[in-house]
Amino acid sequence: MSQTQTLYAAFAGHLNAALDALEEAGTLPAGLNRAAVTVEPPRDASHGDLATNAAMVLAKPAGTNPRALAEALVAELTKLPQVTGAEVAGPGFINLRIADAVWLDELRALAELGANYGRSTMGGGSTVNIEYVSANPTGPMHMGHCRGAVVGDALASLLEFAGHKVIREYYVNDAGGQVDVLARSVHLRYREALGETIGEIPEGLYPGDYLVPVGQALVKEFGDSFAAAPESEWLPAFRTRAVAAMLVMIRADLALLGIRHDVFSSEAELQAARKPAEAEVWLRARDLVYDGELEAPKGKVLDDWEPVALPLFRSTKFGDDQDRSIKKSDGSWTYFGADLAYHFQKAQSADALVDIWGADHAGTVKRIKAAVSAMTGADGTPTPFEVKLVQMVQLLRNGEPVKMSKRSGNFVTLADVVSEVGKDVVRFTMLTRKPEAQMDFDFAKVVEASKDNPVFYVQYAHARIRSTLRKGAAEGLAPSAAHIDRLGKEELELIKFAAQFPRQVEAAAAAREPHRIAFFLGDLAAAFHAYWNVGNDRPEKRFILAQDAELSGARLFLGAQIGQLLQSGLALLGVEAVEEM
RNA sequence: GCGCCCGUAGCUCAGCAGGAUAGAGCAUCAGAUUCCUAAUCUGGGGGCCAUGGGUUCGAAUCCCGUCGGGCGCACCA
Repeated sequence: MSQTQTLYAAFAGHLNAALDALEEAGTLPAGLNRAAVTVEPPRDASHGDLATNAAMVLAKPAGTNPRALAEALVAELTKLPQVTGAEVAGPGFINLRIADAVWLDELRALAELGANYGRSTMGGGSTVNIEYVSANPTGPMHMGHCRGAVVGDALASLLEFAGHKVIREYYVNDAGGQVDVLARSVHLRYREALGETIGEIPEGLYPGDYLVPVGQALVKEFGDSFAAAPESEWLPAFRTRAVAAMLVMIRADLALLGIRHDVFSSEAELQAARKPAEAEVWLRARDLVYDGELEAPKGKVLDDWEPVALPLFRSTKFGDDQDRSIKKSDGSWTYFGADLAYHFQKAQSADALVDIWGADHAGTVKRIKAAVSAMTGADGTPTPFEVKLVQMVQLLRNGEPVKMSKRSGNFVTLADVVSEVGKDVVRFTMLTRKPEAQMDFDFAKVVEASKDNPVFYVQYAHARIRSTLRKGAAEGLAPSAAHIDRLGKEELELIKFAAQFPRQVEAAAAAREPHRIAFFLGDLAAAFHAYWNVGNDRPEKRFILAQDAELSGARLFLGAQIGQLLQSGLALLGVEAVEEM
C-alpha cells in the first residue's frame, strides 16, 4: 500500500483547476508556464495553512499586476469546500485556510496507512544502486568511515521509501598494492603465531593487533609450510585469507550500526573476469582510449617523475582536466581502470547509480563521471550517476585533533565509539548536518554530552506517547477516531505539522539529503513536547481524561499517530523508537 | 597554479529547487514540577547571512570576483 497523493499535491491540483477556470473566463491568457507555481505551507503559520505564489509568478507574463490576478484567483479558490479562507497578502501571495475536516481526514489517513504514511511513488519503481562505505579491506572500520556509512544507509532507506528499488553495494578494493601490504603484515603475524619473535612491526606494514588472530588461523590452515618460503609462494593465498578475514570484521562493525549491504563486489574478481580488459577494447574501438603520456603533476615536485606512454581514457572529452590512465606501466590496472569497468557493470542492473565517497576522493569524481557517461551513453541516454561527497570528520579528543592512520595503527574504531555512546547517538549525530559540510567529532564531548544528544529528544517524545497509551489502556481508555472532530486548535496544529511528512520525504529523497528527515523529526518532537506541556497548566488539555472518554480517545488517537510517525521517521534513519526511557 | 566543498547568533548547525519579520540546539538570564515520563516546557538577550558586484517584483539561497578554512591534484587507493 502506498500513498498516491499528498495533501499538498491535492491542493496543487485544485489550484491548477482554478487557473484553468480563469483561463476560460479570459482573465488569464492560455498556455502560461506554471512550472514556477508552488503550493506550500507559509513560513509563518499565522499566515494560514497554505500559500501560493501563483499570482506573483504569472502576473508578468499575463500582462497584469499581481494583486489584481491574486484577487481573481482568490474568488475562484474560495469556491472550494475545503477552503475556509483565502486572502491576498504582501506582494501577491495568496494565503489559504483549510477546513478542519481536511486535516482530520489526513489524520485518519495517517492511521490507516500506518508505517506506510509518507511512502511515495515518486521513484516509480526504478532501481537505484547505491554504493557506500567501500572502505579498504585492510582493517576494522574507524570513525572516518562512519559518516559515509550512515549517510549512505539512511539514503538507501529513504530512496526505498520514496518508491525506488534499492541495491546497497560495497566495492571491495582487494586488488591493489595495499592488499600486498596487508598480506605481508599477516605473514608476520603468522610467523609470530608459530613462535617466532617478531619484535616491532616494521615501518610500512599494518601494526594493528587485529591481525594476530588472522595469523593464528593461517597456522591452523597451513601449519609452518610458509614460514620460510619466498613471498611469491604464499602471497596470493595470504591475500585472499586476509581480505576475507577483514571483511568478516568490517561486516561485524557495520552490523553494530545496523548496516547491511546487498552486494559485495570484489575488484579482484572483476579483474579475474577480465572486465577491465573488455572495457578497454570497447573504449579503444571508439577512440576513447589511446596511448599517450600524462603531464607532470602540478603543484608538487616529484623527483622520480618521468613521462611514460600509457593507455589513457579521454576524460577531457567529458569535462575532466586531464586524460586518465587505465593501466600502470607494469601492465596492471590502475584503480580507475578497474573502477570504470565496475561502474559499467553496475549500470547493467540499475536505472541510476549513486556513490557515496569521502571528500578525499573528490579529485576523481570527474573522471568516473566521464567514464560512466562514455560507457553508458554510447547508445542512448547515459545512466544517471551521482557522486555524493561526504566531508571528512575531524576527530578530536578534548579539542586536540587525533591523527588517524591505519598504517600507524593509531585510530579510533567505530566499534569503540558505538560501544561508548551507542548506535543511535552515532547515527543521529551523523545525520544532523548536511554531508558536504565539514564536521568535528570530539570523542570526549560526544561521550560526555550524549545525554543531551538530540536523538534522545526525539526518542523521548516517542517514549512519552507510548507510556501515555499504556497508561490510558490501564484506565480503560483506548485511541479512537470516533470523536476526533472534538479535537481543538492545539491538536490541529500538531496534525498540520505531521501532515508535512510526505512532502518532506519526497524533498529529502529528491535532494538525496536524509538529514532533512532528522530535522523534521526534531521539529515534530518539539511540537509534541510543547503540546504535552499545555496539560501541565491546564489539566483539561491532557490525554487521559477519566471524565471524558470520548475526547480522551480522540487525543490518544492523535498521540498514537504522532508516535507512529516518529517511529516511521526514525526507521528511515535507522534509529530505535524506544518504548520507555 | 588548478579542481571540488564550506563560510549564517559566543559555540554546533538548519534554512525545504529564490518568497513575507533569517531559525533551532548548546551556552546565558528569568520562570514552570502536590499534575498523563521535567531527558520536558514558557519567555528574554544575542545576526552587516565572510565580502564586493550582478540577475529580478523579491537573494542567505542563483551567477561572477575577492578574502578565509578544508580536501584533492600519481602509474596510490
